[in-house]
Order: sequence, then C-alpha cells, then structure tokens
Amino acid sequence: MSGKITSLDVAARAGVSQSAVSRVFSGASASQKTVKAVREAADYLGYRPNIVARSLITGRSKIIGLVVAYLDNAFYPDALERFSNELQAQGYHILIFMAHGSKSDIDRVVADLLDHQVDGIIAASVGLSDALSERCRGLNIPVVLFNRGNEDSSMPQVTSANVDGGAKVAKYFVECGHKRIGHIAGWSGSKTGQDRATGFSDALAEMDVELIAQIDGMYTREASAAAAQTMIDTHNVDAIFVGNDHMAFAAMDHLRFDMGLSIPNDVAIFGYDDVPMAAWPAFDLTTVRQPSGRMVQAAVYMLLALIEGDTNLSPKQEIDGELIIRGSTRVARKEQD
Amino acid sequence: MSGKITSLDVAARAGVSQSAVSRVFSGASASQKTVKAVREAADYLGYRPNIVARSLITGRSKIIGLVVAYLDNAFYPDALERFSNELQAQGYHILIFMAHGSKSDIDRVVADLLDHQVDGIIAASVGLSDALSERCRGLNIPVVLFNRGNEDSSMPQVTSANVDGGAKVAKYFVECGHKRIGHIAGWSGSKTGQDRATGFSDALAEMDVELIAQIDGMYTREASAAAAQTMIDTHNVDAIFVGNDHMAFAAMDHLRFDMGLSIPNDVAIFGYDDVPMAAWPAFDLTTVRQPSGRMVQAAVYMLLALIEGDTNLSPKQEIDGELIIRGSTRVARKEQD
DNA sequence: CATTATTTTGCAATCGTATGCAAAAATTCC
DNA sequence: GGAATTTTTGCATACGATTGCAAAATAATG
Repeated sequence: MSGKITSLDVAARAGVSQSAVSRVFSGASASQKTVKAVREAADYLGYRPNIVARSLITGRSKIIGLVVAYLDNAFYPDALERFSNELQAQGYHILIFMAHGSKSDIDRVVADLLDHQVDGIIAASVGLSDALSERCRGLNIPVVLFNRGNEDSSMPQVTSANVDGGAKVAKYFVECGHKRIGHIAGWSGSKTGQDRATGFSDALAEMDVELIAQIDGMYTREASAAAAQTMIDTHNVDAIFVGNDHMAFAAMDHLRFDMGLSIPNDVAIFGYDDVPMAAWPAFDLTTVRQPSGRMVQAAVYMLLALIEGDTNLSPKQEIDGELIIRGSTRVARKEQD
Repeated sequence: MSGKITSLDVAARAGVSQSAVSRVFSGASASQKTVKAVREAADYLGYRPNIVARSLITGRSKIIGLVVAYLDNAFYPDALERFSNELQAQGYHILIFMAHGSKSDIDRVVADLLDHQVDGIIAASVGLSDALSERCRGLNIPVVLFNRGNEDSSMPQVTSANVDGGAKVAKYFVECGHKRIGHIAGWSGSKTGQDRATGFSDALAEMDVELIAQIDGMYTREASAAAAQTMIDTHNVDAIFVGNDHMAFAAMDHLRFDMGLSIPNDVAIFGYDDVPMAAWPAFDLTTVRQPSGRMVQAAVYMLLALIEGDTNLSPKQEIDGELIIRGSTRVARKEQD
C-alpha cells in the first residue's frame, strides 16, 4: 500500500513542519522533542529520505563512477569489491561502467557518468582523453586513476611502484643464476606495462645481464601464450618475467601443457599482482604483490579529499609491493656468500 | 569555466522557452526549426540534461541496483560485465552493492538501494528477506533473482536448469562406469545448491547407483578441499560432482597437490558453471555450462518488462545448459553397445 | 480566403528535499 | 523577573528538469 512517503507526510504526523523533518534527517540541529517526534513518525510510516531530491538541491549524489575495462583479470573484481566496501563505509555508492578499450567508448561512458552527476570518478585501467579530463575539471568532478598512470602527470593517480617492482624481479632472477631472461610485457600503450618493463630492463642492464627478448603480451591470454612460445623456440630463455599474473597463467599453461615444459626447472616464471589465484597450487606463482587493499584505500582517500576540496595533497601515490616467492621460480642462492 | 549549464541557459541562447529545450532532449515533438536551434545552442554550451532532476520528476532513475555476495567466484564478474553491457544498451546503469551473507547486511543494502530510487533490482546469488521483498513490492520496484531460486516461488527469477543439470552429470558418471560416486554440494542453504544435489542424487537412485557421500562445500575453497579429502580418505570415491567450478578448482588442487592423486585416473571431477577458467589447461574441467550470456539476457528482459508494467510473463525462467566434456573426467563408453 | 484541424510553443505547477531568513521559544545572566 | 543571547522552528524559495493546459502558429480543407 505504502506508495511514496515524503517528508511532508512525516511532518503532518509528527505535528511539525517539513523543514523540521529535513533537519532531523540531514543532521542539522533540532530539539530533543522534535527529533523524537519525527523519528517516531518516520519509523511508523516507513519514511526514508529521497536521495534523488536531496542530490538535486545539494549538488552531491553520493555516487562515485567507476570505469573499468575488463573484469577477466581477477585483480579488478577484487579491487571492485574493496572499492565498494570502502566507499559504502563512507556513505558512497558505485555506479559501474565497462569501457572496452576504444577512446570513443570511454568518452561516451564518461559523458554518461557526468549526466548522472557523480561526485567523483575512479578510472581503473583505462585512460581518459584530454578533452574528457578537461571537461571533468571544468565541472569540478575529481578523477583518480587507479593502477594506470598517465603521461599527463598532473592527474591524481594511485599505482603500485611498478618501476621498482620490475627492478626487484630482475635482481631476483639474477640471484637465481638465470642468464637467458625474457619479458612478456604488459600492453606497451599502458604506463603500468611500460614502467614494469623499464624497471626490469634497466635493472638487468645495471647488472650487465642481457635482456634476451621482450614481447608485448597485450594483457591477453592469447598474446601471452604466443609470446611464451616464441620465448622458448626463438630465444631459448630460462626465465620469464610476465607483466601481470593474468598473462602469466596463460604462459604457464602454454609452456606446460602445449609445450611439455616444466616450471621452474625448464623455465622460471615471475608474475605481477598476486591475485588470489596465484596462490592456488595449480599455479603456485611467484609474483610481485600489488596490495590492492592499500591501493584502494589510498584511491578512496584521495578521491574523497578532492571531493571535499582539499587541493594540497600529492596527486600521485605509489604503493610498493613485496616479492611473493612461490614455486614457479627456483630459489635464490643468496646464502652462498 | 563552464560550471553548470542548465536548460535555461540553452533556452536563452536558442531564443526559445525552457520547455522547448526539455522537449528536444526528452524526445517529445518539436518543429525542425527549434530542434536545430536548441541542438546548436546545446552543443555550443556543452549542455547535457541533468538526470537527477529528470529522475525526480519522472520517478525513474534509469538505475538498476545489483546486489551480489562475492566476486571471487568468476561466474559473477563475468555476469556483472554482461549485465552492465546489456543494461547500458537499454539506457540503464548499474549501482552495485556487495552484500556479504548476513541477512541484516542485505537488508541494509536494499534500504540503501531504495533510497537511491532504483528502478529495479537484480539480486545475484543472495536471498531477500520476506520483509524486504514486501517492501519492494509496496514501492513497486521489481526484483529479479539471478542464479538463486527462492522457496517463495512467486518471485521472478532466472536460474539454470539445476535439477536437470545434476541429473545429466549423474548419467554421465554412470556411463563412464563409475561405481563410487560422491558429491561436494553447493551451500545447502541455497536453492541452487539444493537443486543440483537433488537432481544428481535422484538420477543416481533411479539408475540404482548409490551416492556414497555428500558433503556441503559451502561455496568456499576451504570447505571444498576438506570435503575432497574426506571423500577419498573416508569414502574412497572414484568420481566427484562438485556443486560449482569455483569449488571444483579447490578440490582438484587439493587432490592433486596435497594428496598426490591423478585426475581423472584416480578420481574424476565434474564441475558446474563453465567459468572461463574451466577451459584453461591447468584445470581442463568437465562441467555443466551455465550460459551466463543467455541468463543475463533473460534477467534483463524480465526486469525491464516488469518495470514497464508487464505482468503477464512467466515469473520463473530456467535456462538449460549442455555438458562440456573435458579432461577431468574419463570418456563415457556409450559406443560399446 | 475563411474556417477548421493540427502542431508547436510558452506558462506555470510539480517532483521531494535543503536552506537562508526572520519570528518564536528557550536559555542564560544580572 | 526582565533583558540579552542562543537555539529552535516555520515560511518561502530553490534545485533543474517534465508535463498538462491553453494560446499561438501552422497546415489542411472546402
């Protein structure tokens, strides 16, 4: 029966004005008496404030737009879940948008987001065109890039310490005594992929170890598997650093089941992300942990601060991650000295 | 600079009334002339209608609430992505909510959803309390249950043909010549889990084959792995039907890497869902396909129909799925006759 | 061209809440 | 107890669109 119950209905029943009801529910000051009367009337009628009406007048929707390119890499569902929980705790909710690659796609999606009057945007693993970010700035809607840097360094962003991570992997491989080292990189169009590759190859160079081969894995299973094949057939590597776990699983599958190789005896595999699956015995993947929990917290904190108008915070945050050594690599022989 | 541009600004620039602008953007009739003038002015100013204001007056937010319990079972991210695409194509968007188990949790979440004036709700893998569903009915907000039936059969729902699926698995196992058959079931509190178990055990009974053991796997990796251990140690089974792929992976990992067994030689494993990972060589899991694409389409169609006010459609829809035979089971010896 | 039928347009009210402002009530202080 | 303060309250307006209604403009008809 209930239908729509408005603050007017509550006001009538509580014997107060509509504004009194509004004040009770928006946390403004009111006397004990009216608070009690309003609460009772509201409970009795089952009243809850209409957020849409509130948004219209306050200009805040309490909604955060989350743009993500794909969910098949388990890192993102995991992050999504954390974002939802973290934001929910702060009274925000997530409007989700899938933007598959193409620029025009992303532009359309962001336009949709703006139409919905979101208070802020988190762009996970997708880039924003200059026009778009300009538009958001004009509308005063903050955007935080998550796990994807940008050449335009002025955009707020949270990433892991990718360069450093890549370097750590290089050192570990060398400590293990590997000589023929390859890299299946993340898509070269992404800053994340570039940084991991740069950190890796620079560190190798510094130790005078040659990077035998580097192939773009495009963040897809297919490209990664093909790259793994080439790594062995053409370059005869004995250790591969793969740009993320998602591609690493594909490489491992291909090496083991299609090429009959043993990991880590024939070839060692190092991943990046430490998604839950990496710990599964089927893969037991050595990897660089991207602490998604801390990254998400940092991104949420940053975004909410921007929404509140804080301007004096460092726009870039890099969370560093430790190496998680598992069975897909040989053990380092550090203790030989 | 832009700030907020309203229909009034556009009206002023186009030399028409504010209502004319509204009509152009809400698809009502208008003359060629004004349409052109309004469009030009809007483009010039970068105007886009404020959806919040529109929602307030039309009573439709074009937002669908999606409640989901967990994203670590890959079936759900996959479905989420499809939902997003499907709904986006219809002009709707998804407000996402994580509801981890507990009833009170779910109730709070649904209250939040209603506050946001969603046009409809999709509850994926979570049950709604009677009070809640009553509340939604009262507010005339349709709810569609996805991949989770309900005893209250009147609620609209989309599931796969779980009873039938369970039965198919039973027949296949018998055709393979298995005698000692076990079942690691989905959580017994879920209709989905119950149905798969019922279909499986009934079919076995009909063929006069004993179901040696059935253990609740609680939809978690841990419970599933423990159950797998018991299946072997205590019941000495040679074939296990696992209530979903997510648990099947855990069981396989435990059987192979902790117990040193070979699949399918020592024990055959049958899953349910056919998540993308099931096809990965590392698992190569025989399973019952839940066609998430078709299920999502059905759910979206049903929900939108309910929103439009269609009442004469079958409230329950069961999509049936084929067996996907892979390497985790022996081949059936049908052709022997 | 006059008359009627049809479209197009602007006016004004509306959706449900928040909030500035001034009046009323409650509190403090001497 | 009366004056000065502070708190609480209601009134009225605003947010930015949609929409019923009647007037104005256009098209159709004889």
